[in-house]
Amino acid sequence: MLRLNRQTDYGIMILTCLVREDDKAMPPRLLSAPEIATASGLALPNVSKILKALVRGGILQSRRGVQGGYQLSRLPADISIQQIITALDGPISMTDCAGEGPEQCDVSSLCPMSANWKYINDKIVETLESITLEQMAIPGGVLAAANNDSDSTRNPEGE
Amino acid sequence: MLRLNRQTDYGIMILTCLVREDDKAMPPRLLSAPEIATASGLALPNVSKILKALVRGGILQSRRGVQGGYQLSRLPADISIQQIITALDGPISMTDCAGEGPEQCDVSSLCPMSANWKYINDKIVETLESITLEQMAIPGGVLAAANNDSDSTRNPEGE
DNA sequence: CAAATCAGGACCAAAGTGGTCCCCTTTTGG
DNA sequence: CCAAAAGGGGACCACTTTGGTCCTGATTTG
Ligand code: FES
Ligand code: FES
Repeated sequence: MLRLNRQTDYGIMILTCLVREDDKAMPPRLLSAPEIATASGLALPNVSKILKALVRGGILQSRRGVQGGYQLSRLPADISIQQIITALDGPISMTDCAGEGPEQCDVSSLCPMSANWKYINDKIVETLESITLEQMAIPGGVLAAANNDSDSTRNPEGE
Repeated sequence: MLRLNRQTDYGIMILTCLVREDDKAMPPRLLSAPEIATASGLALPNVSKILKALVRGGILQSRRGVQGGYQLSRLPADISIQQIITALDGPISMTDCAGEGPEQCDVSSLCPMSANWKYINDKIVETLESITLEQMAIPGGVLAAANNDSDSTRNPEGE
């Protein structure tokens, strides 16, 4: 179904929660994992696992110890959905032959699709790179952005 | 990794083989599953399973009995990658909340992402809808088409 | 030093995927 | 009319992946 895994779905949901909390408390403070679990309505162990992965991916900053917690490492407008997906689900790679390195599939000499797969993969990465966490946190935020640029979206008559 | 399953990968490879075979034999004839398995280098049982799914998805036509086999049900230019993926991997749906029907996730009232997910999902479907099997069967076929439309490739300096 | 809090990873149950095989129906042709 | 050639549908199982929990250790505060 070309579905991204549930951790990633949860992760984006958690991050939109953080954006809203940040908006509330103007001096941005650290939120602990239990606080975030409560705010998002998810179980603590799972939230904790996701938060750690987001730190490793550079999306969040953390501080240990008493009064420690998590906060966004950049502005929501500077975090793309693609970066979040990469942090929680690994790099986007539709097929073996679409990956970055020379890890082509075994029949790459016979079949002419490798370059095409890479192109398709790039297009999808571009799409996900163009969506920011800030937009994602607003209902219809992406659609609002698309209205300024609606010419490039649909081509009803085809190329 | 946002990877589509291997059956789908194989399926597209098989279809590109069929396109090339069709080009060779101008009176387009039916190819049997064993012939296709040989041409693609895959195991017969697996190829057979994939071919059946492609028939169900309307991509291929089949005829039973002696001298039976498979052929494309439309021109390669009229078959999109999206249709093939849907036939072999089900409808594209990045998250629960991105699906078509009212099958929203349980927290859809709390979280504002549903409309945004649907938008992102649509963008990806559009991308995959715009790639044809004909392009896919040519090395660099998609890139050649993109050259006529190169304004859409943004971020030249990126990556 | 004790409490709070994150870091890393082990662990297991559940679900999904990949691949093979079997039995049935349809079609051709002797 | 029957045998052989082909596809149709699905069962089946081994393997992998995912989802979720928990434990132990490191760091910070006071
Ligand atoms: S299937 Fe990998 S290069 Fe063609
Ligand atoms: S996570 Fe499903 S609507 Fe928000």
